[in-house]
Amino acid sequence: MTQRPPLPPDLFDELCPSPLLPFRFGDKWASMVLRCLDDGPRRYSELRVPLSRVTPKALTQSLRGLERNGFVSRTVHADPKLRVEYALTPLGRSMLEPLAAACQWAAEHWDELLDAREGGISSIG
Amino acid sequence: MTQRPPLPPDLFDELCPSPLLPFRFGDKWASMVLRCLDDGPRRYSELRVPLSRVTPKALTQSLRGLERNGFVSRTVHADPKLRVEYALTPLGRSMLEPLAAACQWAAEHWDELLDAREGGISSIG
DNA sequence: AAGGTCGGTATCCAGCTGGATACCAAGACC
DNA sequence: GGTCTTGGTATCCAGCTGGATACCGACCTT
Repeated sequence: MTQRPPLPPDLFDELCPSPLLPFRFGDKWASMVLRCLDDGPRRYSELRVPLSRVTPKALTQSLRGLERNGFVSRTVHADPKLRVEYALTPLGRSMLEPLAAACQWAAEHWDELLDAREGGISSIG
Repeated sequence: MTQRPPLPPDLFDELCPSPLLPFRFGDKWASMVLRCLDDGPRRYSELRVPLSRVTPKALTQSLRGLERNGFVSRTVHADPKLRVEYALTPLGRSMLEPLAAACQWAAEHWDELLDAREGGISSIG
């Protein structure tokens, strides 16, 4: 049932524009978390893999924030053993559309973005 | 030639979702600044009117950031007297589309957003 | 000469963000 | 009994954000 491909080993390795976008959704890592949940629920330890540079505290904070705002649900299964799953809510899923639009815009204007901020990589300022 | 309507007296008076959005573009005030520049160039003192709750320092910071990232241009006219105009660049203008998409999404899901964050109005967490 | 407008700067400071490090209890495994 | 995994929490701290307040020179009007 968990035949889904595992998450990539490190999201930062790919050309992942989200940390460089002039946009921001939620806190620093929220958009990357959403991206990880795109194809189904994931466990905390699964999320830690692609987000290895995010400390557990920061990841927990981000997930709590997303939960508080209704984008993500957190369910605890005690079936055979403890298992905590995070999943997108319908609201969270609907949010992916404008987020994708923003990412596409960024991809289209990537060169201009890099030119403008002459060398200085700063995500939000 | 300056027959454009003046900016509204206070952007915070309208139902302006941007400070409540779970998104953020640039720094705290950037998206509201962009909105003010939508229909043409504006002077610093013009911008101060609708953004009266933004201190001059913060407004300058926001404009400098937008300029640094290529979204806004700053031109000094010394014609008859000193005049500084801020205008959207093509890049900045193109950015309005995904921003508008995000705002429309927020408008459509406004109730859910308010329900989720049970009472707590926090723009980004 | 006095005051207003324009376009900001200077200084200070509280509070939040986010990183590092360490630690923890419950259950599974050896 | 010891260790591993899971899903976190506790504590500390540096640095950034953004707000308040005051001030500034150049120019224009009266």
